[in-house]
Amino acid sequence: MSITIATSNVNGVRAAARKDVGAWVSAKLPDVWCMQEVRAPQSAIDPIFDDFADRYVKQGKIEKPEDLFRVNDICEIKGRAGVALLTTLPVLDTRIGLPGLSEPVDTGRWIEADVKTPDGHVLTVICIYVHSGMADDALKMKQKFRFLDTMRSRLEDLRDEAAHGGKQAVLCGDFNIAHTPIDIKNAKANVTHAGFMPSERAYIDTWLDDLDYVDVMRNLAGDIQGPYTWWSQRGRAFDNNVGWRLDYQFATPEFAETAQGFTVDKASSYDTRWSDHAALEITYKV
Amino acid sequence: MSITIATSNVNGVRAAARKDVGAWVSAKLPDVWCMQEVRAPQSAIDPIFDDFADRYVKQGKIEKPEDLFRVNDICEIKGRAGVALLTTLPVLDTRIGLPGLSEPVDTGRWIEADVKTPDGHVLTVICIYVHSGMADDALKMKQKFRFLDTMRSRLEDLRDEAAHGGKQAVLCGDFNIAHTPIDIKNAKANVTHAGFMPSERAYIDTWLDDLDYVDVMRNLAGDIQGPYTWWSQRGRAFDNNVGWRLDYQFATPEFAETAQGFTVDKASSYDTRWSDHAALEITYKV
DNA sequence: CGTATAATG
DNA sequence: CATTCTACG
Repeated sequence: MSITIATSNVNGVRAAARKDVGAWVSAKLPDVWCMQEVRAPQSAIDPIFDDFADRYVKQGKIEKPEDLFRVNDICEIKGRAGVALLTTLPVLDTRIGLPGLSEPVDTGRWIEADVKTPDGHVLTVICIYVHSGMADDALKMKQKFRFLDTMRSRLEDLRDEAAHGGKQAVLCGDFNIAHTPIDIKNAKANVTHAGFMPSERAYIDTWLDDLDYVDVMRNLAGDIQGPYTWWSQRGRAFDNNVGWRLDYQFATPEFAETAQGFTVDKASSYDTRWSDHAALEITYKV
Repeated sequence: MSITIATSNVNGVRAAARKDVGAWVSAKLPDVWCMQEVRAPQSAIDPIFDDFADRYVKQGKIEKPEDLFRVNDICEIKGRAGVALLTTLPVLDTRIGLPGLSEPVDTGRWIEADVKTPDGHVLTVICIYVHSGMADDALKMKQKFRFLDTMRSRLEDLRDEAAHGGKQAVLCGDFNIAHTPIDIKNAKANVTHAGFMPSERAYIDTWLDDLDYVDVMRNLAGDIQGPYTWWSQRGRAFDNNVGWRLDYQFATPEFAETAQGFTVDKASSYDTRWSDHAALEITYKV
């Protein structure tokens, strides 16, 4: 059996809905879908997710709308951030928020769900939206680094649990950091820009080198340039593929081993581009 | 000879341009056009007015774009108010601002232009945008009444000059007051709403009764219900003709005498509705 | 450049 | 309910 886990920054789920993200849903029907930048109140989210569930039913993926489990975390600052996790898998537990942070600016950025995979194992899926940061805004960079620092201890705990025969984990989301020069079109020009500063890139190094997480897509693709998952809306960045890889799935080693293949959905986003990010879908054998 | 003077609240000249106000311009080519709620900086206004001038040339109304005289008054509060006056007639003088008021909230609401009519007389055309007001906002109502109070002395001066054989005057604009029950669909329900409160309506009474201005359109149309010049964007107000008459041309008696006919352009605004107000065009024999 | 909110009308 | 502005990304 295999499952597909998708992660996508939707850049406003209402705007995405207007741009027919529904067609993408009907085509992909991911078993787990982690969504970032929902940027909507619950009253706007509910009918949109209802539509998504209807599509799962219509395509025969589930029997009834309630079989699509939904959980979302709304940012306390209206119109900002916001994450959601939708899954057709049985959900054993959910946890909202990054432990250790509770300020408004840190809300709407972290959901954990323990799901049961077809082979009977429990997998912790985490939907993450890291602060974007701005190089010339000290407060924003401080918030980003504090978030990344706080993440560290949670990732350690998850790693420890996985290493000792417990739940495996997969971290899905928009981390707002391009890891290495192959993860960004114009590395040299961007070393001083938020998202590619050495101090930020070092966090991903530690996740991989110290905590043994695997950058699943990179492992599958090898050391090629790209693929990117985000293109600025300014100028012709998308058309010229002037992109960044900001969206990842980092998995504990045992789960990472089961990865079969991936899609970075630039093609589908070409047809009806419903976000400035492309979705990253990875299929796992479970 | 006759000239047509048009007044229209464009509700954002950029939005109006997107909705093809240009087609209306090409069809109407008013000799004088008073515009309210331009709501744009000069850099945005210029290319749009360039396009208008090109249309006057293309239709053979003028020889070269510069023959369309333009003057505009931008509100000091960005994106608010803003009035403009365009004319193919020779302009002898322009005066910006309502004398006696200079606070930011009172800017972008008053332009006077002395134009030479084909018969050789000088006519003062004033483009006016009165504060909208809000019944439950004391400050906004105070600003509206202060503006109306200040208008009074300027209107007196103009009246005196016209009465003593000097320049005639015509006041064109959005006065944000419906005068009498025939100027509003639902009079009873609106006596407590800004725009139809007795205290506001009394100002128009004094202009007509004490200062001898003529409500030119009403004089031509007689005591019929309507026509209205503004419909709320909420609900089906426009389709159900639940409107208000807020846009007027008030003229000194001698000039008012020359009025030949009028159009309240609800029909044209039906085709491609480019504002929540309809244009009021009046033809004068001069 | 595009998605949001907030103020205004 | 549409048009702006500002904040954010």
